[in-house]
Amino acid sequence: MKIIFMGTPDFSAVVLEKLNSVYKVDAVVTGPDKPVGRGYQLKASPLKEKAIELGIPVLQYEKVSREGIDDIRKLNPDIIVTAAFGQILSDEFLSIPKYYVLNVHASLLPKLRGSSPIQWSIINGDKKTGITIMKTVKKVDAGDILLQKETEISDEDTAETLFDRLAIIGGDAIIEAIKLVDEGKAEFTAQDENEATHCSMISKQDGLIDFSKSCREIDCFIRGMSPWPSAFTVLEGKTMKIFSVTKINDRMIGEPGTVISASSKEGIAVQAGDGVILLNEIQLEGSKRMLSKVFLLGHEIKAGTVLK
RNA sequence: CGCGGGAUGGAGCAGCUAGGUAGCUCGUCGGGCUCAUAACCCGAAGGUCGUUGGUUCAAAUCCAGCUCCCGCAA
Repeated sequence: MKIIFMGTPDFSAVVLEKLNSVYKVDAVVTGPDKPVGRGYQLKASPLKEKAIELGIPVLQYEKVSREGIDDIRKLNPDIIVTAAFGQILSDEFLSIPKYYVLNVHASLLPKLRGSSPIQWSIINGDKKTGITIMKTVKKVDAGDILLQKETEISDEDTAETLFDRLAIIGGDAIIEAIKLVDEGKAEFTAQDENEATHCSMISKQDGLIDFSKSCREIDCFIRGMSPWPSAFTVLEGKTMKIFSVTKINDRMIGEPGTVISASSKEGIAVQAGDGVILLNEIQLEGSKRMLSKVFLLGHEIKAGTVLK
């Protein structure tokens, strides 16, 4: 089995490591190093770093369907695996491997096609999600399904914990999938287009909290955005990230977003759409992440202050 | 050289603009009050003010370099 693996973020790096421990991966394809972080330091994708660590050759293309076709074809792959790759593949590219181009997608398709399925499954308050292995086709995440694995979403799950779990499940799933292909037992099922839902890519500015929503919705939103890009509000002109909240009662005392009370014994309590929530972990710009009651040891917030 | 904030007892902060006694909230330890307490009262310990050098009679404070942390942006 000659396998080529394509991806970019941490999720794909974890899947690669798992897969490589069973089926040797012959080459890894990822995007070019990009200037990121303070000072615009050129940085390799997490997948590239993992590939180097595992001693797997790395190929990098801005658009692999345009620049990489000849290179990939020369490698003569049996299967190409994509996992959070982020580039759209042409029909010509998709026809390269002997068997299939398989995608590892972090949702139970046809639900949550698109870019940030893990975050959205939590934000939507879903009870379960999972991994789907399907054919990679031109239409985003619409290919025929080979297999799926489910996992429950708990009320404590954040995008981070779910990411970790799904990456491992994704690794197991792709191993299983390749085994099926290897043994000639792969059977694909078409997706029900009527059931399909899409989710958009999440960016930093999407993290602004709407306090008029219910406590449950806000809680799901915050957990789904944690730790990246992270939910936030604005306190006296400064960005304040919020990492976790707890509902404390059903009372309606002020307008949504109003600080009901703030003491170093309890923490910061804020009015939401259907009750009051206590802010647990917060982080003001320029400062560290800490419990809101610890924050109050050195900062004063008056009751009645409105967040954004 | 992308923009900006920060580093002060165990924790979170003030003090720096106009150099000269180390401050606040909390925690810790001891004592008191109390049936009791995370509550209240009294007292104590604990800091080379990130690091290096410079200016000065004198630097947490002014100047320069370095290290680390963080927000934006990407």
